[in-house]
Amino acid sequence: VKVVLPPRSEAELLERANALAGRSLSEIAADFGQSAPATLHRDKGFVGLLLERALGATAKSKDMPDFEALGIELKSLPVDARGNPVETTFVCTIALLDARDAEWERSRLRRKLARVLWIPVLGVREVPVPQRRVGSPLLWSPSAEEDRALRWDWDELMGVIGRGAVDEITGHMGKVLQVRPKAKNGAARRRALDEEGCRIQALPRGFYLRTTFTKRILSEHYLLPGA
DNA sequence: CCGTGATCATTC
DNA sequence: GAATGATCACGG
Repeated sequence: VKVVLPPRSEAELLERANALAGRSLSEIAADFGQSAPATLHRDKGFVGLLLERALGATAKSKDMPDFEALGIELKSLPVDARGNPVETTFVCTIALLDARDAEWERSRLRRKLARVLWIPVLGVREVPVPQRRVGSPLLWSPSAEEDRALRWDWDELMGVIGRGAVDEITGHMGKVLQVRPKAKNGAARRRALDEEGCRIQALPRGFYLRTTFTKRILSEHYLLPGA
């Protein structure tokens, strides 16, 4: 069974990621003595965790970049046959109690997105998981324009949370970002503040990137096959 | 409990 | 069909 150590450089990471392109999930899983599940119903994180293993990511579930030494975050991105993202992309959870004091420059969202290795993976339900193939990687940092767009939404959404109105937020808000539930289930609760500054229990939330945003990232950096 | 990895399933 | 809100598994 193969063991992949952390990459020592960006070049080495990209080399490994390029070597995955075109391979199926079952082939990659087999390298590690695993088999790909028939469905992701009970294994929603399977693709992301497999790519972490195949590329030597280190941070696991810590609040750190996946490749700690390189400061690079890994994101698998489910796409359709034309290369268009089919799901939003989870970025990070939101510390509801700290929203008032949070600053964009040092925000968790900005740190997470500072440098991302995107790996498109076929993510349509018609194709069995084991047969789904991995696409070409893209090492990305936000352009000045993208950074501004992210900041605009972050400021608005964190502003709402900071003034104690987290429960007024819906997935409709934000042009490139969304705030949506990120929880065990609808009954999960986390400490938050209401508009009077009193402690309340709120549904845990996370930031997600809209598919229109990730689609733009992909299309700006390489032409999509068949598109 | 809170973080990570996300996709599912119902609604629009 | 796309998007929002709900949900699943696992690590520390």
